[in-house]
Amino acid sequence: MPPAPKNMHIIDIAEEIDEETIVDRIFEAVVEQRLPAGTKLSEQALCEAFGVGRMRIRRALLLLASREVVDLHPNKGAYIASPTAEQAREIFEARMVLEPTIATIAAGRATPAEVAALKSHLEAESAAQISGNRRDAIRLSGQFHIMLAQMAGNGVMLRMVKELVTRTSLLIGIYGSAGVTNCRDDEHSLIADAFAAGDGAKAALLMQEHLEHIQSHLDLTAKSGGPVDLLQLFRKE
Amino acid sequence: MPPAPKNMHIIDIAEEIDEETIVDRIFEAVVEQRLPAGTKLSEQALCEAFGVGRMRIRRALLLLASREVVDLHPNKGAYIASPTAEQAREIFEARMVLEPTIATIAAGRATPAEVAALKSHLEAESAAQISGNRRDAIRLSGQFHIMLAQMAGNGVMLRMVKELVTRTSLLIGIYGSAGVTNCRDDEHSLIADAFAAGDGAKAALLMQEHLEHIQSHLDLTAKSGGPVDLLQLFRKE
DNA sequence: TCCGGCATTATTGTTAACAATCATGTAAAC
DNA sequence: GTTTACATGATTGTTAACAATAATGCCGGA
Repeated sequence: MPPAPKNMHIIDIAEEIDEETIVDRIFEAVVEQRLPAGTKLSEQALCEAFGVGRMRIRRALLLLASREVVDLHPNKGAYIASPTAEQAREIFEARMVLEPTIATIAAGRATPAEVAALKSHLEAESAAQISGNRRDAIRLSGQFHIMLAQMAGNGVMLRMVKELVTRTSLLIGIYGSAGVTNCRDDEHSLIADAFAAGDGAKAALLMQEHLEHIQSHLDLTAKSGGPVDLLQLFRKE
Repeated sequence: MPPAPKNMHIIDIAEEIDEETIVDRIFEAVVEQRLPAGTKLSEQALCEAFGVGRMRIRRALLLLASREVVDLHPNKGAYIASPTAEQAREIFEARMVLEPTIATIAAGRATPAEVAALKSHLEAESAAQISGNRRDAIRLSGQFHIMLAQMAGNGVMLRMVKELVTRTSLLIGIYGSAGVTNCRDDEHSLIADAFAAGDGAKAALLMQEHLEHIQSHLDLTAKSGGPVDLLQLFRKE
């Protein structure tokens, strides 16, 4: 084989990039709100961004669409999804069904190493929030929920939570108040305390309240579409 | 436009078939246990079965893999998934988190028309079971859970339940006792009664017990792979 | 008779060219 | 001056040919 691979692009070091990786990267970008709702994802742009062929990108977009993180408009392209108010309700309802129980399960299984990992995560989360590093703060905040799901030891529910957390980030971007990035991390701290104490019932209750707080900070009467509703905006009446 | 479309094949009446349709059809076939775990899904076979191009099939298989209903072995092909015992545990854990709450939500929202629909569904389910129509019985049995999720009015959780019900069918095929098709429909009747009475708490409790019963009828120590584990079977010891 | 290497075949994976659709800008007509 | 029609460009969707990998059967040799 020739010593130099075909793509000497900026990012990719040596290997061909997996489409799962592309999906994860876009999930991450959505969580960090670097890809706001309604953003067009042109195939060409993604091709050069990831240094892969069009087919790989196409498959990644299909996977993202199956998770409802992107909308696929036929012959028009792929856009970051803009969940409606009704979908917001469904997402939070699902989270409130899953995550309190997940917290309980995780609290009953956690090893000391995992408790320590969660604590150190909270420190990082707090540090990012204090230093005003919005991107890190928002990513770590979402990752808290994902860590709990990981510790619950259930791959099925972990996948669900990843999807719900990502879509929640879209919701905050659309319906969230301007100043508030998202939930304050002190609630995460309380949950982690109950978690460390092995108090599953308390962790569940706190998680429930936490999710209610996040939802209550959304104004679901606000704008729905990502890239401005021109039709509705410039109406006669 | 010309009066006769290009494909005058057996099944498709007039339209080009959607890949979502293909996914649904395969889901259905898995639920009915017409596609047992480990079955190879060759692209060519699926192409002529559905009368579509290879790309469409490929996309459908990718979607099925993202739902963990098929396994995609690189350069080897697509196979109906063979969930492990650990995955079985995760699937039932997830179902027991979701479905009791779903039953409660549905009981609080059900319209008289929906109650009637559920009753008539139960009759069909019972009829199929009495007449020994195994394929219908098994499909209607799974559909009962899906109907409840539909009535709960939450698209996110509906999608989750569809996936879990389908994978449960795989589990029953792998680990289930020979004679028992799956759960008896009388438990469904009890749930529907509580549902019709608007007793959400009771419906949740019955659903929980129902799922425990299904799980208890599995022998998770039994064979795991679908198409026989030749390597393990013909061991020296 | 049994085993290993080789060739053939079949199936999957990728690439590239082609077709179709949509968006945009220009010009002509009223 | 406004609007409609058309042409151009860009982007998506599809098809088909090609490459690569794995499976299978065959043959030669011990």
